[in-house]
Amino acid sequence: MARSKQYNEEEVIEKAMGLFWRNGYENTSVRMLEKEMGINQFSIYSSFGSKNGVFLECIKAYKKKIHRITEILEKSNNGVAGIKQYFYDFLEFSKDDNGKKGCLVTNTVNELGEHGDPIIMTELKSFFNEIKTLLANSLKQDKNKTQETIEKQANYLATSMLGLSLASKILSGEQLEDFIETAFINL
Amino acid sequence: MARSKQYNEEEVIEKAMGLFWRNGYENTSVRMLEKEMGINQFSIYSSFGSKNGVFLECIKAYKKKIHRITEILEKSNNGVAGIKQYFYDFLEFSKDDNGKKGCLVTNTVNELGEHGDPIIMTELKSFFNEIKTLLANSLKQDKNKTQETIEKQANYLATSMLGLSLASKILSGEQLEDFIETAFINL
DNA sequence: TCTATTTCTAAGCAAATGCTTAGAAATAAA
DNA sequence: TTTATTTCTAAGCATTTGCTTAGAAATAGA
Repeated sequence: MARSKQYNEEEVIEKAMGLFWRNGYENTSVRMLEKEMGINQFSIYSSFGSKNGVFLECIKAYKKKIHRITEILEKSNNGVAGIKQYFYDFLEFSKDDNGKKGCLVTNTVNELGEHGDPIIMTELKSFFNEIKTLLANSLKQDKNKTQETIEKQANYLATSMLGLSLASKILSGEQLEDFIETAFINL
Repeated sequence: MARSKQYNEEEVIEKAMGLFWRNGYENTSVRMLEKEMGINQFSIYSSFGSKNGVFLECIKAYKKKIHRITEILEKSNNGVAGIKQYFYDFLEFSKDDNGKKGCLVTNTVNELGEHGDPIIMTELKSFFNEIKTLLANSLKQDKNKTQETIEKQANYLATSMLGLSLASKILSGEQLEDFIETAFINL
């Protein structure tokens, strides 16, 4: 028995996510969020509690968004080739209109480090581990690899993804291709 | 014919560098710089002009500081082995008392991206290119490599360094070793 | 010792930050 | 239509931000 919200929470979070993705956490103010999300501060706080709350929802939305490409990796059954495809898929995924956004999770880990809100940091680290597990599962498809090799190569690939994410913000497409092609020579 | 400064500019920049390194640019306030550098805001502004000015000096100081390990790579004549040593040297270099600082330049590129002060961004990119050139020069010591291979592998190694820098902030020593050992199988 | 010049302390500035709130506007149910 | 309840607008809160400044303290040269 009352007025209903004039905005869709999922939609405004999608917009907020873009802003955080481009600018980082600290460089995104609540005033900027207001404009981008198209709603008043009151609505932001009543729906999400705090700037941190908005960000947490953005991380969740990001996970859903990137599921489009992690899903492909998850379903692939051609081992290392599937992982390589994931690296290329990520590059396409991280491209903005002006390019160069990297990965929201990686960006945030780098920005906030250990100083960030514990709940957010936990969410970020769990994402990283999910990806690493995904990489390990694809590696396991090669029955010649020992468990030890899989663990080592998963650490290698996970770290390489961090590098790719950061590099995607500053290097050319050609340079990024050099990286991927060389990175997969010996797996 | 006047009073002389009660602080050494090099010394206070060294302290400021540590703060920026740990916290990032935006998460370091002038008040925090005051405390860490042990001098008043007036002194900060009269010596360095602005927060940006302090940071620029910190980048320069960082370049000098890291010269300790880039010098080793520069003087090495055992090709890829020297580069691998550089990767390990970097890990030791980036370790704080509590570990996990990464690379000041990489951290800043990631944080500020294209939004950062142009002078600073230029300085950061020039550093990245210097490292890449250094890597390429070491690769050239292997006379079997073509110019094309060298360019590809330099891009590969430079991107791997970005990954290592970021990973050093969140992964264990063992995992980082996995990365390095696997990364150099490809060369 | 005197004085011109600099450095220092500490208070203060406007603007921006995250967040709150009073009251107007809207609307589902009675 | 009335009313209870919610959402909305817009002003305002204390705090922090980068930076400035007035005046006290120090000191090198006369």
